[in-house]
Amino acid sequence: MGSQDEEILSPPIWKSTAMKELARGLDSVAKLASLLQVGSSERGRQEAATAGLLTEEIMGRISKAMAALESGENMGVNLVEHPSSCVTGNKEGIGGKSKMQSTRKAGYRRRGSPYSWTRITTNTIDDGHTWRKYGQKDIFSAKYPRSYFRCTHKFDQGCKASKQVQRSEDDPSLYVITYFGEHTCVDPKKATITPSRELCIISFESSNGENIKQETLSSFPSLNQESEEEVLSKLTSADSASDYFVSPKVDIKKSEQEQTAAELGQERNGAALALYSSFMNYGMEFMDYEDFLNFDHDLF
DNA sequence: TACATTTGACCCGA
DNA sequence: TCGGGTCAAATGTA
Repeated sequence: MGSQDEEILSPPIWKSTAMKELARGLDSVAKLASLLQVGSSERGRQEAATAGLLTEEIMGRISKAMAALESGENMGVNLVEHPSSCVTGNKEGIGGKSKMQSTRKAGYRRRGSPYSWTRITTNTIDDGHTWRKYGQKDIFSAKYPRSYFRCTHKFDQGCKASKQVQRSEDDPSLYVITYFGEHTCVDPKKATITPSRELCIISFESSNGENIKQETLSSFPSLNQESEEEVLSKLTSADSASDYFVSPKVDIKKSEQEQTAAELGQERNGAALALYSSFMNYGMEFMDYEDFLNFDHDLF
């Protein structure tokens, strides 16, 4: 009740200012990332990959800073447990009411500010999880609608992970994907797939071609990815997915016809960067890139 | 038949 | 009051 409480509850001005600046920074880095994805020469591609890694890291850190500011938490990976969050995952008897009415009130609570992070891609690459779309909204002052996804296992396993996908206004070929929460689910379909295997798939697809890609398709629960991409392709209906496998920071041509050994090495490096990027995106910032290379040495 | 998507309504926080 | 996030019936698809 006292002024102290109010001070705690109402965000100070500096916080909103900081948030604005961070948001601008994030936007600028996103634009920079899109520019860096164009690399024609080998050298250019390698430099773009390195620069992309940096932009990805910057974006990740800005996102974390924003999340920390928002939640008042420290910079660690803290999944904020909202008192009511469990209620949404425990809907009162599905189909137990005729129309949406007041009973919904008890089971609904807007998400506050859980730990979140953003990734920007040119298409919606499979992130290894299965998602179900539960909504789409036209956002005020935004050119493109925002799609809402939750983990397929929200109800059967209580997984709280969700994500929002929105097409970038500046560059419609880019998707801004914001992840919320952490996957606590275990997908039986991919229970045997280890992270290194996922990464392997990325690496192989980028450097070789069809065969490996098929392996990818057989390994992943592709049906959800396909549907998700279809959904996203319909967001504005115009753009078609690129013919490239594009990691958040590295643009790698899928069918490179002539590859020298050096080129192959660079491609692997690019794939390693993409892989590392994935680790970053999943909140595994504890690992440096060098450590990561050592860790996954046999892959590259 | 089971599961995913669409879409309009509902609800909450700012 | 408004904008954004979520719900859930209707609909689509395999």
